[in-house]
Amino acid sequence: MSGFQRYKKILDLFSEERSSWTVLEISKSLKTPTSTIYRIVREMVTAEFLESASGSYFRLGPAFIKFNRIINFSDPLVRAGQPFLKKLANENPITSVNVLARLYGNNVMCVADYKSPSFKKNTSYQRGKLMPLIYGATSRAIIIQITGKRLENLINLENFKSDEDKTNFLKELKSDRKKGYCFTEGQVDKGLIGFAVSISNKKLGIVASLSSIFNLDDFLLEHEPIIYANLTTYGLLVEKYINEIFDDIQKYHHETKSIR
Amino acid sequence: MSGFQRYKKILDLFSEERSSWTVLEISKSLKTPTSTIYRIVREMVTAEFLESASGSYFRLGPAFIKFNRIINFSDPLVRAGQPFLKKLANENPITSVNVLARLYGNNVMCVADYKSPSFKKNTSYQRGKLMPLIYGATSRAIIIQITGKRLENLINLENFKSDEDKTNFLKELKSDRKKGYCFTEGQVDKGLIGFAVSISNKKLGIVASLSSIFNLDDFLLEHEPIIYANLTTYGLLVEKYINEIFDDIQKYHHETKSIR
DNA sequence: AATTAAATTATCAAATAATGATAATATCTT
DNA sequence: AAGATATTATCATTATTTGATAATTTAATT
Repeated sequence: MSGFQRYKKILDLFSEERSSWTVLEISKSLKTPTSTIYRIVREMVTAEFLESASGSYFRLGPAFIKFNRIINFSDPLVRAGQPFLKKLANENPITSVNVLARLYGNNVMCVADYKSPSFKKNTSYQRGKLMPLIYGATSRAIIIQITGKRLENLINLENFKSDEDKTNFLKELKSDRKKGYCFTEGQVDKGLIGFAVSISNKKLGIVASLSSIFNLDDFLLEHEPIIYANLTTYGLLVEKYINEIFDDIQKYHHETKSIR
Repeated sequence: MSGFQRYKKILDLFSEERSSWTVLEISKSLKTPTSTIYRIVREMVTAEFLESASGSYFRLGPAFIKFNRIINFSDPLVRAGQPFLKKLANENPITSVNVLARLYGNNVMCVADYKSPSFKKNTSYQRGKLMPLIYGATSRAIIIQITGKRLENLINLENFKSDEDKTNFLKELKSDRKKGYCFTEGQVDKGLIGFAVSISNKKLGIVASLSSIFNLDDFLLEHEPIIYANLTTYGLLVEKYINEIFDDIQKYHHETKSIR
């Protein structure tokens, strides 16, 4: 354990399911002496990346809230896409969850979401949530943008039930890439269906998707064209805004550079 | 520069105003050779705490979104308070911004906020935003909970305009502590007024506040009793829920411990 | 397509920091 | 107030970071 890994390994223990740990537990889990863990934890508490809770437990610290906010106000994808999610929800013919997602390591992460107030079910689509790479339209519209060696590497990390499943997946990937949009049914949450389009910006290295998730029970075939029309329109709008934001950033950096 | 500081110093460069940096810029700013910064930045990119953007710029990475989400779903204060903010907004007699805030290092940080849809002005009260310690009711209701040496240290870090200002502040602090609630006018944003009550939980180490912010123009004296009644009621409710969540956590840890 | 500039990675000896076993305090519990 | 648990301090040993420089890759320009 060295470098940033040393800290990351501790942070990675914290999850929604298990959000507080004692030094002893961390020590056992990482097979590292308590004296070492105490030292590292203390450092991270000072930096507000951890904070001490009651009963000698520690939990994630407020630094994450702070930096998350900065991302919210500055990340081009979030900035460009966030404001459209509500509009998309309002224009969809039935109640929906609308999601901006992007590639995060070997997974897909939701970076913004808007649920219509009338949408009842709890869904897996919430900001910050990691989604499986090979299931759901949200992820599909992202992975169709990846090709060659990179795609191969990503796919090889996944556990398909069978070789047939894998070939099927690759086949669907190919056809969806041609179509330019994706549809899946019940792959992430039972009873839900998803529609998605790709969002990308080469210069900014953005590989993302915009998707709408509906209750299967609400869905009628006649809704389909409207759903696709909405997604395509807003997808293009988001890409346009990303470009504008990119230009702003360029300009800003140019200015601050010439001042010096 | 050693330990976690090494990484933190780089992260601390990133702000809402300046959200992307090149290695060269970081290197100059921290007076550290580029080769060293390249190595550290690479580590943090691997860990997804930074990510490379276009034009050899780097920005904050998605790890913050992920951990922020975990906090959202697990932090007792956020979990307990978040759901009440909307209710509080709906029950307030005039349009409002409602905020949960807590002590963060030597500042106050907003950890959850809900703005009535009809509230027009942009305010400083947004989740993740650091607030000044000595201005605004939101902060006041927090700092009145602090006493003795700790208070002295915090106060000494602040720049008061004059010694008179300082004595006044301390006097107000004392009287607000007695009253149990706070009111300020235009201290953070011009044209806005704030009301706040304290939220605390000793066992969990929570030192926080619940506040409602209004447009001065909307405000009539007859609103005051309702505003205070709402804040007090919801403040107590939040504290009650924090306690319940605390008990849940206790129980959970007890179970997982006995399983082992 | 070739050339040049800029960005990024690799190398390695010297300097510095982390480790972990143990001892010393501090804090909480009963 | 005693006992248990949590946390900090110490320090010789071991391991890692540093930063100047060279090598390589990538992007920009001609």
